[in-house]
Amino acid sequence: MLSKSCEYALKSILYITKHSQNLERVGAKNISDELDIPYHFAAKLLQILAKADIISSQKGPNGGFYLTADNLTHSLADVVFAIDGNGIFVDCILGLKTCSETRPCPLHYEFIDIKIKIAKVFEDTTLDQIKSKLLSGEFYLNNLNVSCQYERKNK
Amino acid sequence: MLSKSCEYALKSILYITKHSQNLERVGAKNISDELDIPYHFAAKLLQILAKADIISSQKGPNGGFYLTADNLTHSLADVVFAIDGNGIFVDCILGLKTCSETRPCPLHYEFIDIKIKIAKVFEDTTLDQIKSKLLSGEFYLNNLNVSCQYERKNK
DNA sequence: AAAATAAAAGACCTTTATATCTTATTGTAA
DNA sequence: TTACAATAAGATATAAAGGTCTTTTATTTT
Repeated sequence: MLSKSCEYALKSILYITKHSQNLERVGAKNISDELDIPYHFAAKLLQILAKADIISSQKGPNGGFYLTADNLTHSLADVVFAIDGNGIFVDCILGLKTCSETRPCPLHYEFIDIKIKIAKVFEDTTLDQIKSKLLSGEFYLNNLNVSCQYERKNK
Repeated sequence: MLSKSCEYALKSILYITKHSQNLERVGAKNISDELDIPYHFAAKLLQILAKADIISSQKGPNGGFYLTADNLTHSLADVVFAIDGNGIFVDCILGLKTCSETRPCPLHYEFIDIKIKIAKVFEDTTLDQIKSKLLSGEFYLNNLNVSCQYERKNK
């Protein structure tokens, strides 16, 4: 559905959103540890999001990633678009380049609805909206029991 | 959304369905040419579908792939499952292994609906049902103008 | 019935894309 | 001026996609 990059980017930005009280900063290391994302992979994705002005960053001691009031107006669709492009919203389910209303594949009309619905979820969800949801404690961004698996942690 | 393998497998079986009049046989070469799928890739996928009893095959001269009355009762979900597994129907959009009703991710409830709808389309579409749709000539399985692109053809 | 042939089945290899890791640089705050 | 943390380029590993070749099986044809 989404690439691993995009899953990681969404989880990362949601984690930052959850910790975005009065411009608090979150380090890539912190995100990587908490969400079980390879450190340098997370760092690269956060760079892309920062360059696209979807999140803000600050170098140096006590630096990290954070969200301004403006950043909080972005939707999750902006994140998906920055990492994976618009393929998930528009591509033919059978991968046909020239599939369209005038030359539809046998599943074209069935999937128009589904793709619109997927786009709607991402577009209608702004970071600001999702913030309280995250602070309620009823929703989770990581797997249960990760510490019980004897996996090597990145430095 | 779907892997390339799965896209190819679906297009292939739909092509066979379209040509499944009185047990007519279609060769892998034919499928590969018509749908622009690498020959040996198509052959491999057709093998998997034949082993799973989703399609039928016949070796030797005038052999090829075809559909019995029983084969025609299969749904597209059977094809997706045989090639990609059930991930598209059940996996968490953020890739969380332990995402569930009791430990939902922030997008869990939004995507339950979407995943059910996707499953419904594939499960509700049997080959038998889609056959007349394909024979109507209003739906297409390949791209327009492929012959205009100067691409190398497989032998 | 035997030989020739057509087409699927299967093992294995190469290429390409995605994901992950290494190392170095730059900017900022204390 | 030192330590911290983002930025950046590039290398390596892993997985997906695509390709080559051989074997098996069944149907023709002689």
